[in-house]
Amino acid sequence: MILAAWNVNSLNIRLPRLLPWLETARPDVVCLQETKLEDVKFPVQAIADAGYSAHYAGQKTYNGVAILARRELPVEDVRMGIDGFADEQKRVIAATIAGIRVVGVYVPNGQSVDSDKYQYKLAWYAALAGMLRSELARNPNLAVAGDFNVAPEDRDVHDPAAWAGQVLCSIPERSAFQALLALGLKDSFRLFEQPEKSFSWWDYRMLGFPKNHGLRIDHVLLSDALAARCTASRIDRNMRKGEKPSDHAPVLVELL
DNA sequence: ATGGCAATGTTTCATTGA
Repeated sequence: MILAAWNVNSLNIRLPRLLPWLETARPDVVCLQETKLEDVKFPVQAIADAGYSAHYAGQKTYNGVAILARRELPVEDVRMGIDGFADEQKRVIAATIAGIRVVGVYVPNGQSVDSDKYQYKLAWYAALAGMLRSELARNPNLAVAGDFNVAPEDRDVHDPAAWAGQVLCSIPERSAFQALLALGLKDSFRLFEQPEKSFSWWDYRMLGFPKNHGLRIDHVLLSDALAARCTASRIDRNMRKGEKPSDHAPVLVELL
């Protein structure tokens, strides 16, 4: 089974990239972030025609998450948001698919370390940790996939000196990310040997992609039970090429 | 030293993203 996560930066604009990718990558489950669509505008039919069911929680302009699953897979216990954490922003969707609890997340960006949005990001991370603790207690087969807006280590940053202390790389954010791992989750990417300078996001500006000036901020975290079943974890950086790419590449894991 | 792109709605600029 292949599980993927992709920040599409507008599902509307990215549908012509998503549909062919579903055909070639053939993921079984896909968590999408930044759909930027109200639910009434979700392209249910196009995705059904591609062979996938869709569950989604969206809003106009910002945020928005979805879980796609191959049509033959049962999708159960779909839930949106974080229990007990009031939030207008659509950033979390969870579903149980073929016995795996999948949580799709779009973590707040934080804007800059002196911003109110940064404080919201840290509070949000704490709430997510609370949710994942109880999810893990309920189902040991847990995968958390999406845009975490944190580069966990310096090797996940093209220029660690320039980014030191900046949003996405600051110590409190990295600690918040580590707190998720401390619940009993693994960063699937680091279960395997990987190419140097592997990133999942590149700025549209300043020739970010051609110069490989990127960050690895999109992740698939796996519980120990799932990590034991994981045979590969990779970033599909080819999707950052071509016509109208998202600024994020999809991340994928293969599970036995 | 700085900005440089893309998407959206508030649309011919402002805001956000990362």
